[in-house]
Amino acid sequence: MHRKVTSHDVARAAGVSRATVSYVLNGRSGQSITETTRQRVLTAAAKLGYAPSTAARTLRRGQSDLVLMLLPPEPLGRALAMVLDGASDQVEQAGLRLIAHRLPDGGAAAPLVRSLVPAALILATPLQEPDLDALQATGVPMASLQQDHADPLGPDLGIGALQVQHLARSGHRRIGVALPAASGYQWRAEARLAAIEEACHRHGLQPPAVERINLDPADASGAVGRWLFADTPVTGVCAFDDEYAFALLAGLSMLNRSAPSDLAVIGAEDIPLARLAVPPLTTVSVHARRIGVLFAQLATESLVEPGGFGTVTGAPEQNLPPVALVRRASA
Amino acid sequence: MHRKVTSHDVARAAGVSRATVSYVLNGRSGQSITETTRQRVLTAAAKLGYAPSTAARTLRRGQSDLVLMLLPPEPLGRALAMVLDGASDQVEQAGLRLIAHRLPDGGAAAPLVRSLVPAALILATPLQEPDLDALQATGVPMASLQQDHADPLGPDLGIGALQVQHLARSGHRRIGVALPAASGYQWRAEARLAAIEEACHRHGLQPPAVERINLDPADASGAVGRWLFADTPVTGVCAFDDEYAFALLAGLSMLNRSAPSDLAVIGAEDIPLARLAVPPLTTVSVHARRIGVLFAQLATESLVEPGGFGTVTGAPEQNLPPVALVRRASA
DNA sequence: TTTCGTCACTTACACGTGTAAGTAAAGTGT
DNA sequence: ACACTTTACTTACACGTGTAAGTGACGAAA
Repeated sequence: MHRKVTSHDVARAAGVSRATVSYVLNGRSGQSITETTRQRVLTAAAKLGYAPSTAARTLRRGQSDLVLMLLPPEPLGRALAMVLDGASDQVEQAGLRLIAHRLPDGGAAAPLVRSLVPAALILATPLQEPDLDALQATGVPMASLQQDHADPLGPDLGIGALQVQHLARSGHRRIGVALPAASGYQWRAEARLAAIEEACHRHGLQPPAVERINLDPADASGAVGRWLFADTPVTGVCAFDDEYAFALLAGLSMLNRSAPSDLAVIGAEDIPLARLAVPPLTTVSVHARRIGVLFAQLATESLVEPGGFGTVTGAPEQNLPPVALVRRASA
Repeated sequence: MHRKVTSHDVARAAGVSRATVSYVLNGRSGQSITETTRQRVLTAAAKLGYAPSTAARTLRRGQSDLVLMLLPPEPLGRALAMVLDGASDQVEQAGLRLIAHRLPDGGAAAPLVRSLVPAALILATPLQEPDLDALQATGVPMASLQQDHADPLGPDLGIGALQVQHLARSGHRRIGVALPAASGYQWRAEARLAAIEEACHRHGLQPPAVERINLDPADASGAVGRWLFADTPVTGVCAFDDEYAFALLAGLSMLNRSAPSDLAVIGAEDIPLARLAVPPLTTVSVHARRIGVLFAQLATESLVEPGGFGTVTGAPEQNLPPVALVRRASA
């Protein structure tokens, strides 16, 4: 309908210059503006429904006020959705805006970043080395769910370690791992497996017996059979996911066995359904929202000026562990 | 590190003017460019890793190449995540980019849209009337998950109708509805309820018996008890969700009853776990990806020039119903 | 040879914003 | 009364792009 309303329109309506409008709306200190004209500008802007063009602002500043979160091509799980949620809140609180973009399958992230020039970057998906280097070269601050050096926030978030610890303390000496056979989750699956193998080694256990299955009772019962009748039988299993844990429970009941007596099963994620399983699922809960908040803090801390408008005031969530054991009945 | 590389840099490297670069890279017909200089520009751009600034391009064009999908403040369910997935693919295929933004709780969408000026808008969240009007005034084409006039794509997507139809055809005369007590899902819950009430009326059934529960076995068993011992006992129940269906199954087993003999239970969404339930869950599957594709088509059809680069070539998915009954054992 | 059109470009402007530098008037110190 | 600072603004430029309008060279028609 009506043309777009620019700061020029506001200036005309308020009877001042465009620069004055900009000074008022951006609250520049160091500039002196009378209270009366300030009010005139403010009311004019409100009446006209003025919203500054991000494009122009970004062009001028050389950097947008968007924080870009890159999602993996695979469908979003609940956990990742929650991460998005928490990050969104945190970013909002810092006066920025979070937008999410699902990276296409073989797609490179660098061109998008170079053209959007976001204020910060949250990587929730693994990238190839060259693409990652290209990203780093853009100078945009970023936090990555992929990094493996930061201790508590490795790609596995410490889930595998907690699963093994619980099983080991419960007396299990040989443990199994159920990973998805589907190709979409491979990088997370590999990260989990590495963490579990490392934890087994640390607890002085044999290497785990790995099975790759689909979310299917028959598939799962096959895996369960191989575990139970192995030379060194498996007595406790780490599932990739609560969903895969459900599959294992179904597989057990197909063989007329049940958890935890025949096979202890521990899941991951603590989905709402976990407490409704029979038996209720022991699992590792992931405070995905908190992780999202954390990563948003990490990504944006470098650009929020100390004491400025968007400074984080609440308690730093840094030290709270993002995962926790939830003891129920299945392990 | 290095400064941002602009079209000016490319021009200098290729030994031509900036305009030529623009003509080459945007493939303007009507301009004559020698093949040799064309190649020189192309290689220069590739070597420098040139990516045009969206900000500047948007400013110039008056409209960005982003399609904005607005998400509800409540946590994303799996279905919505899938919608995002499908929409993302479709938008990508049209040569645009999809970005998602979670709308803050009381937040207005209009300012964001006015400042981003996306090419199109996909509303996956309900908005207040004034905000909606403000959006419409921006002139950005949009598709809405909220609209209730488009027949197959009402806010309920036809789920409620399918649930009731199945129960009615199985001979159930009094049906119940299990809705979430949590406040986050209210608008979807109300839409479902309205659809179910309408369907009951159409099938000549009594109004349904509504129970609002949490994802808790005890809560669910209470509801089940009230249904079974009502003056006119309920024999079949529509659950809001497969998760709530799981809760009802758990509630039944707490009372030593089971589906479908004591109470038929039908879910919605067909989550992967649905087939792992005992008994396997009869449910209404939602082709969320397809819905996403559909909405992306709806939102972008007006701006893709016919025969142009991003024209949709595949079969129109318009007429495929987005939901389908999945017959298993629980109803 | 002159005129005219086509080719292959280049020059110049606009998009809307943030901010450094400039300016006229009013106030302050001696 | 004069110089000098402060106040309250305004003027002017840059950010990187797309594109209409302009330009010189070259070939063909008259």
